[in-house]
Amino acid sequence: MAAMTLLDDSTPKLGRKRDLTRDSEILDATLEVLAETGYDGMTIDMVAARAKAGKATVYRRWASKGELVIDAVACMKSADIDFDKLPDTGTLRGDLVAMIKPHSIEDGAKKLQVMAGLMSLMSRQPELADAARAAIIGPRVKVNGIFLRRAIERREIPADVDVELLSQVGGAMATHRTLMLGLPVDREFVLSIIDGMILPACGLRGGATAPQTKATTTGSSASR
Amino acid sequence: MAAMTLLDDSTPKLGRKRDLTRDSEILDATLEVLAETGYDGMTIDMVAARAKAGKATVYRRWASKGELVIDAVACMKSADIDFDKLPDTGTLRGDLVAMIKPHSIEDGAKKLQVMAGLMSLMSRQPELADAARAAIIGPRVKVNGIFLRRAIERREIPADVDVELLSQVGGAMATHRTLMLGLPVDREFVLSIIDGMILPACGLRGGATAPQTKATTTGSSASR
DNA sequence: TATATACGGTACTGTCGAGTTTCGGAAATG
DNA sequence: CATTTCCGAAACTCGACAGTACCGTATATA
Repeated sequence: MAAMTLLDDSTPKLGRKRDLTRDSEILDATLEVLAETGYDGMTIDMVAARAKAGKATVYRRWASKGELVIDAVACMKSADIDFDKLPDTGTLRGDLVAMIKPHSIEDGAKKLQVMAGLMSLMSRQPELADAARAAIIGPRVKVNGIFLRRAIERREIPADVDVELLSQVGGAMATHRTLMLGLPVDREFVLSIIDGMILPACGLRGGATAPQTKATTTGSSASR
Repeated sequence: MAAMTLLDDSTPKLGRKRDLTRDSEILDATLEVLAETGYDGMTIDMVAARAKAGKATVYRRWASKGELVIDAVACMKSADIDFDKLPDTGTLRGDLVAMIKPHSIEDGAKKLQVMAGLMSLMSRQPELADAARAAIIGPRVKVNGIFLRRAIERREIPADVDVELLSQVGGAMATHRTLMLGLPVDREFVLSIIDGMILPACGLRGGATAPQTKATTTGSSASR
């Protein structure tokens, strides 16, 4: 569960106090190094250097490399989606398109890099896998589920669509493109997912309800 | 590029000959250990022990751990799809369903585990990423593309469907389910992809052409 | 049979990184 | 001012692993 910054009640007085601002700086540095080198490539010295901190300062706050990483991953979820201000445009396509923001795309790319660096470890550390899921893919799936259920309620799409599946396909395709194909996820790609997969699968095709974008730009499959 | 089992023309005679059958045994052992422990967790001693070989025997054939792994990944593609005997049932759904075989599912699961173990390295080693793509995801995408184009030719589905995208969605969802959600990919799941995503996205819904399976069994998304 | 190479196994070397300790100095308390 | 705890930095211990060398044995050529 990672105790993090609980104050010890033993001798809570006397002496210099911990600079709590260093905690988040170290966690951010951890995520950066993690995205760049992966879990095994990451050393505590790298993290400390990136955060301009001493190694002892890191170990004073986290007992081991593993706990530091779990905390860092768990603290990723913050700067993402505001569930109180979700778009509500009246159409499924409108809602989905409204979620495409440069910041989201950029943020998602970095999170996927972190994910890639943890992938092999996640198979053997369920709590790490849980933290990564909760921080990275969970919120996205939740939002898409909300949009789809809304569209069903207003009878824009049939009630028998597989909401569970369709909520995940966007994230799955983006992950696939980034990690497997090594290609960037840009606005055009996300639009092609919406217009070439999600809306058609809901029975919405081209024309008025879902103005089709012309190019698919899935990225040529390179005959290789 | 990995020279593999080229015979050195320097002194090709004299002395005991190499047992060429050990090559594939070592490569198989490499893949097993790779799937179980990931690249960094894997040691040459583990591979040698698994293959009942000496460490020197491994290093006599591959110059380094990295080259061994690249060769092992490149040799994965063999036991998969026979492009000369693809099903041709007359319907898109028939073709897709005919590709679901217990062996394929099991084989795919292992390949994805190998992929997971290499993920962080693939970001920094393009040739490894290429080998993995060619061996694991390439063939699947190719097959789906063939089925979709066939269905277009026989006018079962509209010509403007995004073949590129739809060819990838099956693999992307399976990867997502295995690596991100940690859930098994079984026959039911693959059917739900076909009937809940691919066919609807092609404009084929329920009834005669695509008998809908009742349960979606996407695996509850755990409210977490 | 003599020579040369492959084999499995084991011992060795060298490097690298996790985690610990130490040090001079800075901030907080009394 | 004395004490305590923090800080960054650097030195240190220790175990693990890549890669090499060597052993006794097996198998090939001449």
